[in-house]
Amino acid sequence: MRDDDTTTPAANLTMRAPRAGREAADAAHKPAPRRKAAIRASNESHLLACAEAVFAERGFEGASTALIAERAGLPKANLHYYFPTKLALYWRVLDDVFEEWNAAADTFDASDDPVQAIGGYVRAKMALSRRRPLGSKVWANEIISGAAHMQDILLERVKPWMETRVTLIERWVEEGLLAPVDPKTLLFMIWATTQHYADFEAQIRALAGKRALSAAGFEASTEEVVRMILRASGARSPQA
Amino acid sequence: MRDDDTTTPAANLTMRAPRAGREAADAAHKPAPRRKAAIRASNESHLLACAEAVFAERGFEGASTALIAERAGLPKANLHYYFPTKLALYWRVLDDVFEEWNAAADTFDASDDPVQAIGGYVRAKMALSRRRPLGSKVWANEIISGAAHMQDILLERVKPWMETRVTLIERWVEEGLLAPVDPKTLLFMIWATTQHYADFEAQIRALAGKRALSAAGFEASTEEVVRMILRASGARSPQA
DNA sequence: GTCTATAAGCAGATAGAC
DNA sequence: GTCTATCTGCTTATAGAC
Repeated sequence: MRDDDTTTPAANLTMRAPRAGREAADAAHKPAPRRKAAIRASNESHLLACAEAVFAERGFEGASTALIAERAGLPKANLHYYFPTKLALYWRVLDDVFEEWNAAADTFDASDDPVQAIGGYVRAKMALSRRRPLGSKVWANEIISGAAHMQDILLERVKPWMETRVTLIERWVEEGLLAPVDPKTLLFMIWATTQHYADFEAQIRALAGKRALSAAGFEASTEEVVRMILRASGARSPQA
Repeated sequence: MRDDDTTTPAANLTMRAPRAGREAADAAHKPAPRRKAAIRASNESHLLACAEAVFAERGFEGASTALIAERAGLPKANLHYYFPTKLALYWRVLDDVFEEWNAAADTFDASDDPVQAIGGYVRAKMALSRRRPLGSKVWANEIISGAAHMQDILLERVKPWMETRVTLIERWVEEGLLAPVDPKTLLFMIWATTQHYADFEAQIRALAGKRALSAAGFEASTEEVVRMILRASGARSPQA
């Protein structure tokens, strides 16, 4: 998923011949360890990308391993060779999505200036909604369904992150750099608004037209969201 | 769903005797038309309520008519007697949810004062998220999945509503009653933030605790969301 | 209007040849 | 590492007795 995504694994099927001639006879069945690892990595990441799309479209229960395998151009049995159960595959997708969320979350601490920190975080979240809307949809689906498979991530990783950011926002409020906002409400508004551009893509397309989701339209929306969030939080830069 | 919701249909099973004695013999199989209509209304609304919960939890593809019927305490065949297909049942649920959205949307026009109009609309949407989170989740699931079953509602009903509201917001901007906001971005932010309290209930519960979703906690969040949206839009009341 | 039984097909997962 | 065939159980929907 991270280093590969849209290429089909068809290439693998015609590239099994090893580099060394003496292994050519049984090469199709016993690829060198190096190549085996490469095939595994390629198929796994491709299956993960296809799974992300299917889970986004149909949710965990609605997704079928047959459809995921079909989109990946592989027999269903191969999917079960790489991922023993549908749930294991789903977990990998969720974990992958979380890692990117985590990277975007770092931008919150990029500055001591709330205008820079909050503005930068909103831009990072909007960029993520643009670049990987399917991942956001899988996350949303999981939460809507009750988040049964994400309690660990929420409690052990997201909650601690949120609590330190709550403290930071409270300090900014005390320093007069923010309006007296409730920190959690502010964070929820940021998440809700930025993820709306990924999760509700279909609604935005129907209501605002394709242009709104073009590169230029999205960039304009991003800056407008940044302005509105900054006004909502009453952020101002500290005096140098 | 509208006039009935949480009562089980068990009452029906023991109340089939008609009021008139002369019909007592075959009453169980041939209830009077009046009673038949009442039974139909009761079972339909109860099935709709259970369907809303299951579609919210598992999406359209993931939901099964067997589970919906089981929750309603009815044999699966009865569900198909009232709703010929799973899709027909789903449409009824979506339409029902839309009708309540529509009612909340009216509050936007309750005043010519943007502070009152926007604040009232946000409060109405928050109240809807609180009162009927499952409906909001079904809507969200449908949009995330591509909104294939909601193009009509979106294009013929939501879009026209939005366009008149965009005009209204633009007028307020011209009159200096709002900051120079992009109207659609403002509406998306309102929808995203208020619906977040329904759709992402499980995440809020995990991150902010049960107290945040108590009656008092929700009321406090509502007023904080109203304040933040009003600041984001730069709304001020017209001079009398 | 209710409900048992069943049809016809799809689900997740596995066996075992290659 | 690949893939066909298959097991078991669940899916939507219907038939037909009551």
